[in-house]
Amino acid sequence: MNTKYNEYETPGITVDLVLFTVNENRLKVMLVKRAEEPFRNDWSLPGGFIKVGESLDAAAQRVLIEKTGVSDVYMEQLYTFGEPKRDPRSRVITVAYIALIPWQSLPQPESDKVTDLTWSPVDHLPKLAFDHKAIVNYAVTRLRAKVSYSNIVYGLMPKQFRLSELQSMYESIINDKLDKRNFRKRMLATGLLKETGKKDLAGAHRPAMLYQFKTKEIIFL
Amino acid sequence: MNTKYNEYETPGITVDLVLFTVNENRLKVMLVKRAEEPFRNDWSLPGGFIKVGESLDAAAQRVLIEKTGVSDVYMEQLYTFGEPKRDPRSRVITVAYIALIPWQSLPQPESDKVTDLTWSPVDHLPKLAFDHKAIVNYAVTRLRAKVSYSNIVYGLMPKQFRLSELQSMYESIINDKLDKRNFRKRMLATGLLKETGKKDLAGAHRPAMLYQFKTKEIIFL
DNA sequence: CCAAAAGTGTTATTGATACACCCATGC
DNA sequence: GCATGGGTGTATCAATAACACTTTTGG
Repeated sequence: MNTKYNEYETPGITVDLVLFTVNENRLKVMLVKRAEEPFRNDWSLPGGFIKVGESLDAAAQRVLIEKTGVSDVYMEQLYTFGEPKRDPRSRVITVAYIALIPWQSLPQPESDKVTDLTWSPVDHLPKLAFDHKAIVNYAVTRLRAKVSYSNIVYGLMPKQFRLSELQSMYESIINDKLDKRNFRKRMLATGLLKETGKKDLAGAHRPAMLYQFKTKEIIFL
Repeated sequence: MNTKYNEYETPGITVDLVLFTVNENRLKVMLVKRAEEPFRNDWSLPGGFIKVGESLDAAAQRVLIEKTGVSDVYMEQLYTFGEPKRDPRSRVITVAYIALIPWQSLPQPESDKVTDLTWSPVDHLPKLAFDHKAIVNYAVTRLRAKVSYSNIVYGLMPKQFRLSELQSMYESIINDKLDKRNFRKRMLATGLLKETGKKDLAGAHRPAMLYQFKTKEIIFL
């Protein structure tokens, strides 16, 4: 208790990203295959050590761009994980972030030979390195909660969309069915949507009105 | 971009505590006077560096005990603050925690000559060291939000209490008045309270039934 | 004209709010 | 007997949930 030597340590600090998208009506997270020990060849969350003079948010932003080529997505700090043994080599504390990206915004969805990157449905995760499974589960819980009391789905939708697509987005995230009429009523009542005037002629049937969000802001309802 | 030297750094990691109590119908946070530079003689949040092999939660717990002598209070991680310049000396990242303690549980409320520790109303903070004012404000926002959708006040109440005391607790935190009949109806409807059968004879008037919480668990309503 | 998704209202239930008087006790 | 906080019920309003048919288009 009196010795000061080695009493404190300066752990490594990383940021890890739980990057969500929705595709094929399933909520998915991005995973990368580890090229090095420990957990070589296991899947893990994209992440990295923070750099000199770099804020945590900036580090998360950098990792995002490195792995996806995309910036300007919704991102928020999730939680900081710091169990002493979470990295078997040395003490590493990680600040986890949630990020949301519309599937349409991703460059080349799952292109030909890229096997060190995948999108896994959150309810069927493979074995993950470190404590990353716990991190993903915590993130999923937070996202599902937040969907129900905010307009956070904004981060997952393309610029313009049909109301049925918006409903499908909610359903994919919470993994449950919603009533169409009540859903539309509720969404339009928020006042956060506006009609674009355009109609989506892509479907083979009656064209749907396209909507967009009035604001990027995340609002608590 | 190719040089690896000094590209990464290993910042210091601290935990800081936003320790809340309610006293004289005001929500207050604990502050300690800094004995050393930087910000010598300014008020700051209680905190400290994490030790070798110590988890973040354990470090927060330790700081709590060091400063108050009390353990076993409600505590949760708040947010991690890591702006590069938040400590003028060197890079220090801090993991902030919220903790709640009933005023009655504190040893010697504001005893004679202790001038390096104080409880400040959250709406009248003195100048604080580092970014601690921002941390407190963030914590207050979170606490006020959480009070309205959970039974988190549990952490601030004594074992037994009158419903009027519980109401007063809510009012002190959110800084607003509540309707007595609706408040009682709502609280009893949660099913989280039970009568103790005892009556509080302390007041000079009609004695009140004493209640207690059925569970320590924090529940989302 | 058929298949498929778009679009649209009403009713019932539940939860939230507003509001005022009598009760039990100590002094 | 009076001052003080303890204790109680009802009516209104708002939000939510349940529920089924018609419309528009492409093929």
